[in-house]
Amino acid sequence: MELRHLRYFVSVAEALSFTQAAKELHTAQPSLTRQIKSLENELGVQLLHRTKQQVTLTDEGRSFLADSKRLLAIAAETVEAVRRRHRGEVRALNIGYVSNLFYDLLPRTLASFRQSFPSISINLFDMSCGDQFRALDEGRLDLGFVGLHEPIALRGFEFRTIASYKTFAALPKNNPLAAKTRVELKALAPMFFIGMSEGSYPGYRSWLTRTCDRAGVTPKVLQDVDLERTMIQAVGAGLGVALVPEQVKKLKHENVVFRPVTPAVTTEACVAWKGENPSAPLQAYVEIVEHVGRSMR
Amino acid sequence: MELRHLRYFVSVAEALSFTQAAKELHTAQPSLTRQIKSLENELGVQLLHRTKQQVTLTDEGRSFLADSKRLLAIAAETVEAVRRRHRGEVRALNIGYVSNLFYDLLPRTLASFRQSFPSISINLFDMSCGDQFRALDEGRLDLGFVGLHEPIALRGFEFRTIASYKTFAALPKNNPLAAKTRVELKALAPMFFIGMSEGSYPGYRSWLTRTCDRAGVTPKVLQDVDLERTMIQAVGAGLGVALVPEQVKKLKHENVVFRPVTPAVTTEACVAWKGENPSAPLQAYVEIVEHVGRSMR
DNA sequence: AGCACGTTATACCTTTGCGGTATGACGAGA
DNA sequence: TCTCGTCATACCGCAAAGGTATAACGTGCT
Repeated sequence: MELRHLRYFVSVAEALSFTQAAKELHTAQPSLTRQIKSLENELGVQLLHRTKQQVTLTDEGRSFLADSKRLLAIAAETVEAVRRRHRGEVRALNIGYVSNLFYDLLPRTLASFRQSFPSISINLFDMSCGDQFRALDEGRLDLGFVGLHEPIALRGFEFRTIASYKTFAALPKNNPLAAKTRVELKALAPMFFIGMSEGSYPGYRSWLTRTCDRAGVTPKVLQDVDLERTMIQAVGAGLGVALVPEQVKKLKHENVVFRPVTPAVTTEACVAWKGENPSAPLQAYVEIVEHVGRSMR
Repeated sequence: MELRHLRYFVSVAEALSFTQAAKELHTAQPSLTRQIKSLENELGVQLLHRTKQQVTLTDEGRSFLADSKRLLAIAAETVEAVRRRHRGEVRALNIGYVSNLFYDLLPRTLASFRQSFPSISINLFDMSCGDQFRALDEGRLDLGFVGLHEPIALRGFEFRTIASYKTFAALPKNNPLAAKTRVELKALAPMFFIGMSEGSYPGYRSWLTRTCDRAGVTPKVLQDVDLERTMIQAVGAGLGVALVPEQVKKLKHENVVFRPVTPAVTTEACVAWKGENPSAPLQAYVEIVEHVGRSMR
């Protein structure tokens, strides 16, 4: 089956006439007859009822018509998209973010950007860091709020540090350390840690190791999870402790408390984009993000 | 551009080798070279970087690859769907409903159906009556909860009456009639009515006219709206009054009161499906709906 | 450096199959 | 019954896809 078959079928099905459709397509009627017949043959399904006098859609034909039109529309959109991308045109910025980490910073940047570029819309996608990396690579995202910069550099993306957050320890309420107002990193040494999986949050593990190393602690990671909320739930269930940036405090859980750690650890958060061909709006947006990030400290 | 081009491109892009891809596709390498070149030509975009030794994707190529795979997947799904439909196989029932009208009846039917047909899943689609008619016609829905039976019969669908609801008048709070516990239809004669548009709720207008006729009233329809909620908001804004089935009472609004009308009017609600080729599960589900509808009175 | 082996590109031939023309078969309406 | 319009069939020409042979070029091994 080729797109040509679909184009022909749509024409015939909408005109309900081979002759009519042939005129519209600037082709000859017998050709249409043959192509549609071969399409039906390949599908093993009759799409049209033909009498000598008129053509009507079968039940299957009607649903296939709808699907075909959709498919052709997507095909056209795909072609247009790759051409636009080639021309470097940007009429929308696709931006990925981790809702639980950037809920505070993101909204402030949007209004500011809209003022400068009112004609360019921003599409937001809530996805994990790992998904964002893949989407950036495939061109489905123009910019990602992806946290730690180590995995970014590793993949050859451009990036900029936009903010740094205090790091907190998430502890089960019944943990002895929860009684204190601050937690010494060293004191966490005997505990088990909950980590984020490499698939969804690349670099978390190595960041955790490095952070603990500075306090001379080697973290024992009990379990990896995919979502921030799952992490907090795991902590709440008493499975272990976790080190998280302060935004995660928003994810309240009855059995989890958050305590600042000593020595204080700050986590840097970055935005990342593809190096090649950075568009002016993207560049401007990054500036805005950086500026807003600074003004929040 | 044909699907063939996309199939070839995907193979080459994933193998990152023309020779390799040619083997997988059981074709000759020069043919691939030519086809891909003609694709790039038509798009006006270079998709691959070729050196004598290796092939790599360009930036545009990467995003086009993702789009192509998606497109091919949709094409395959389209073909499979029409074949399944031809064989009369049903592995899922697609059911449309108007959330504001059938929130009470629908959930009860689902559990019962699941018991009888555990292997058949039900996909629910919240859509207006008008959209449901179109979807039924195109085969995107198997069954629709579409209310009034007059527009159904008009379109040649099969249908069954499943319930009848009392009709209420929706009035602005400051309307003098709102003070009474019941409203005479005749008393509504001087007021303006809010109606549902033909596009989203076919038949509402003629139902309204017929209903009022019986009380010797000719409704003056001020405005048509698309959604139940919009209707209530319009009433709340003092634009007019409306006749609605009792479920709509759930859509509370601070400035709107609902009063039963005299003489009492009942509205019949129907499900509709396409006559041809009714599947056993569909038939069974309709029975269930009818049964549940009866037991609710 | 030179050779073997791999890659993609080019040239040329074969063959498929798409489109075009002519015409047949058939039904509707005058 | 005749005309007109419709879709189907038969046949032809040709564009274009596929196949074979080989060139052009890089890489890596000796």
